[in-house]
Amino acid sequence: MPELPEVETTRRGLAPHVEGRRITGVVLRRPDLRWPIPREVAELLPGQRIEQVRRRAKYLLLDTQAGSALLHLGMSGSLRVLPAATPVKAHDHVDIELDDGSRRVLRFTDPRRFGCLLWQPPGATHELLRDLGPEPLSDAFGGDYLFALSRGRKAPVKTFLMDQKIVVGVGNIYAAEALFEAGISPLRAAGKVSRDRYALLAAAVKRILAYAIERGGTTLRDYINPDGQPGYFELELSAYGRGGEPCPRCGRALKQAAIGQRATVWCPHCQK
DNA sequence: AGTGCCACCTGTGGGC
DNA sequence: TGCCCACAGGTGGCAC
Repeated sequence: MPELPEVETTRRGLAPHVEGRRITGVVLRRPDLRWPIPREVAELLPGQRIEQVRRRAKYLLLDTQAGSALLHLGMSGSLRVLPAATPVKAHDHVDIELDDGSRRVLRFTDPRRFGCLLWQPPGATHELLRDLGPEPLSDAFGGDYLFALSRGRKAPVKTFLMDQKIVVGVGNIYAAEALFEAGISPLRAAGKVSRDRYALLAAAVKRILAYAIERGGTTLRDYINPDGQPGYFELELSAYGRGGEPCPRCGRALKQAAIGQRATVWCPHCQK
């Protein structure tokens, strides 16, 4: 899936095509995503105008006066704006039809169905958004913040960094990249990383996420942005997916192992 | 409270 | 060519 840069790239690609448009209909072909799509989506969205497309963590929100559609792309989800006549393919679960004079639809596709489409009433905050940590690119996130929250934690720093209650948006790819850049072993207990090194890690997270957004996200297998274009960050990944290859810094073999059930790549020589 | 592990589901790529 | 297995960008929920 999409980590934060891919979701943000999706948001940016979508916004100009859907903001200000009125929804003329909602087609639910396969409502059994991670959770059932609630009835409000089909009952309240038609007739509404999409005022704004927002992102919080890896969630997207389509705001209307009646409430907000809350989307998560899971591991394999994508959103695209297409001509209404575009043939429907397998795993095209939802169409949100737009009246913009050119008959287009916002189509939600998700082969694995780990994603979701939920509903947030006006003024409410959905339960799933309630306990999320700060946005990594905001001033609320930084080295001192990580240092403070990590004291006493025995879990590996990589697991800690990927915990959305600590900070949102950092998934398996960017956690590996940020730890590589900061020179921190992903296996190190979160509570044993110094304040100075957390400053390096936070800076690496910010730099890498911002750069990945700028480059249109990372493409692995099937990620595409709403315009149907792949991201371009993959060729620039230093660690993720490069187990056994030479470390870009020291040339020794990168190691690969599972940490918290997720494949992790790092350089045992450069990352301590 | 923190941690580790499983589950959800489909597609793909590698090894045989 | 075909079969089988391992693995994939996430994260809620559970047992300890």
